[in-house]
Amino acid sequence: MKETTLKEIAESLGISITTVSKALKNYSDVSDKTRKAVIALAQELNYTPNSFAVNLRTKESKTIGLIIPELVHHFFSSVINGIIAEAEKNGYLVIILQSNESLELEKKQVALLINKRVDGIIISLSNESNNDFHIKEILRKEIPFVQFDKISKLIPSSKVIINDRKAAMEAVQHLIDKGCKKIAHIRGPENPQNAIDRFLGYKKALENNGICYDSKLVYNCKNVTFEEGVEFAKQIVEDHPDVDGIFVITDLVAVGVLAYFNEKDIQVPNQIAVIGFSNWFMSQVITPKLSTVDQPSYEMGVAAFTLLLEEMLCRKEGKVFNPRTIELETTIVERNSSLKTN
Amino acid sequence: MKETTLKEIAESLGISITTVSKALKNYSDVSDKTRKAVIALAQELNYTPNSFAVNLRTKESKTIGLIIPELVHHFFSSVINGIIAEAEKNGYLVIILQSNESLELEKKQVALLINKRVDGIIISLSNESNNDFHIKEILRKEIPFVQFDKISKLIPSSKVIINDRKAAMEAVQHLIDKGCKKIAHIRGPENPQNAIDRFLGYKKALENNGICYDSKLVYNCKNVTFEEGVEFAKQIVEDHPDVDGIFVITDLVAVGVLAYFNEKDIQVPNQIAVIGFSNWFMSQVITPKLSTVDQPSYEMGVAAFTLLLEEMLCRKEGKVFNPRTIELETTIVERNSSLKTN
DNA sequence: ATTTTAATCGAAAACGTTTTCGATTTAACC
DNA sequence: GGTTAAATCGAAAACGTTTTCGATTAAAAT
Repeated sequence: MKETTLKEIAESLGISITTVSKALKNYSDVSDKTRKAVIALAQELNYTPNSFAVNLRTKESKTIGLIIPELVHHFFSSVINGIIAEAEKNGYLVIILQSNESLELEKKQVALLINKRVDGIIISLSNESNNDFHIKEILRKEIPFVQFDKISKLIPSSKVIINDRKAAMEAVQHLIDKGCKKIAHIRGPENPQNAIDRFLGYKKALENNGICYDSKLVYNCKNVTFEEGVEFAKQIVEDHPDVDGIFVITDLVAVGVLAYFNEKDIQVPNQIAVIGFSNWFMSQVITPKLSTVDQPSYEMGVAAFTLLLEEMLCRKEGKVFNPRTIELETTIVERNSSLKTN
Repeated sequence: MKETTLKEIAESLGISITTVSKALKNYSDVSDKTRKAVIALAQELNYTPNSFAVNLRTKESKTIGLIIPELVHHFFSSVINGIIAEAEKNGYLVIILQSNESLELEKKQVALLINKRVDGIIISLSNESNNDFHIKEILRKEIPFVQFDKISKLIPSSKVIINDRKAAMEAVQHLIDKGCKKIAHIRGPENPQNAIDRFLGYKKALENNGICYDSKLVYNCKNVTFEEGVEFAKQIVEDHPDVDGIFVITDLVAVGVLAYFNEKDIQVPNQIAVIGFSNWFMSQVITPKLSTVDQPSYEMGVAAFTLLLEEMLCRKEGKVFNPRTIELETTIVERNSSLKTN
């Protein structure tokens, strides 16, 4: 199981290790004859450079780290897809870790990646996370770093985001356009920026249309689950029988809402219209089909790696890097759950 | 951005690099006094071993590779979840690659992982893949290797599987128990073992119940998509109006079937009962709720890493390794789509 | 014939760790 | 005091590559 090394090729050809190395890397100071001989023998012996040695010597591993709150999730797995595809295209491999929305785990994992000396880190923050020590450590060490989706504005790094506020505003405007007069909002947890922004978009849309904001119409998810959707749907119809539209933080929860309404024979969209967020695959196969906001998840992944690569190349040349933010466009997907006919 | 090295600690303390290294790794031949001094200084300087150097020296990277056909997929993302959780618990990181069901890509990715010198490889084969050269190369190099889910029986390696044949048989038996007399099967592509086994289970169940097998009742998916489910549902009711049950290769396709039946107001389960396979999250939120076969995906991930670790430890001691197969239990999940009331 | 230039090569250092093995010191024993 | 044993240390090799810089040779120019 011995792997071929430069040394073996060199000895076999009666030349030095240096020359072999240079021949294989197209240095100009090696003659055509020896270059060809080296390449031929290398091929014959199935030589591949020992990446451990290359890493040590070049101080880079062509590997990046990715930390996400949750893996089994249509949105995140799509982003991952974009990241690893773009990374592979550029000769990078991706190590994936899952924080499970735990700040403690996230900290450990950042430490893990730093110790592994990955060339860069992409992260979508867990809910409780912020500009904490572990993140500061990444910046201090000047490890190329980009945030996506669940970001903190306090952290000076490249970011890939959507305009959650604007998208939410459009979603609620869509409900209003379809005739909703009293719109509830099932929002996400306190902390994450996107939950805050979507909530602000909801408020702004109401304001734009002269509808009074009523904090009683806003329900807070803790864990953003299907079950919470069911539970809040129940509460909403009990607390406010005249609510005729709901804007939900994300499709998973919205599907819970629809499930409850289906069970109780509450008519969607005519009695209550529903719009979600994220455009999960699931949204188009349930009954009624769920209106939602489409987030270009794969493209977010591609953009995230692109920004990371920018920083990696820049740092390599020893230049200072100026973080950049890419904001991707969202679109309202109109489906049955919001198309009132009365 | 200079990282602390053993050398710096050694010089700072006026001792040798050797002793510093030993002190940090609890060798017995270093006095308590120097050990404490070393540890204290290491902590102060925030020393972490350079993993590139460690890799080179120890010839292992504590990193494994994982190749799957598709990432954005409830089943696979759950397995990944299990793998990276178990790996992390044992001090390993996971590089994930996606073959997109392309044999060519799969070959490239295996080569990538071999070149990266990962400590082991876990794979779920793409459809066209088999005991090809790239797989033989893994075995030849004695790189620890386990297959899961989409395996090839021809490849002598550890495996994590379910008994697809038995599970399919039980699923079809379930339909028969609920009163189905004429059962169609939407199967997967020709090649993959699990598509074959599920088909065989279907046949066996018919045989067990004295029902004649009719090859016209079997429909072949090419890409295993939602759209194929819609299409085959249409074909089935057109070709065989008296079919009263369908066993579908996987939930995604079954959901397509249900979508078509919903649209055409064909009563599920009373006119046609449907059972899927995999127990996607989606299956419990659609209407009607989809009966299915539950595959313990997370546990498959854990088992896959466990087997890989077994082989890694065994190889490290230079012993011969005997591959092991873990077969996990499946369970029939009875939901509305198969509970006939007539 | 001498000098300059270009072409081709290789010695050696460096990356940072781990581990073997021998050296030195100290303590223990008779 | 002499021998043995135990405790503590460090020199050095090794892992396999990359890159700098100087050496050598051959060709070209004077």
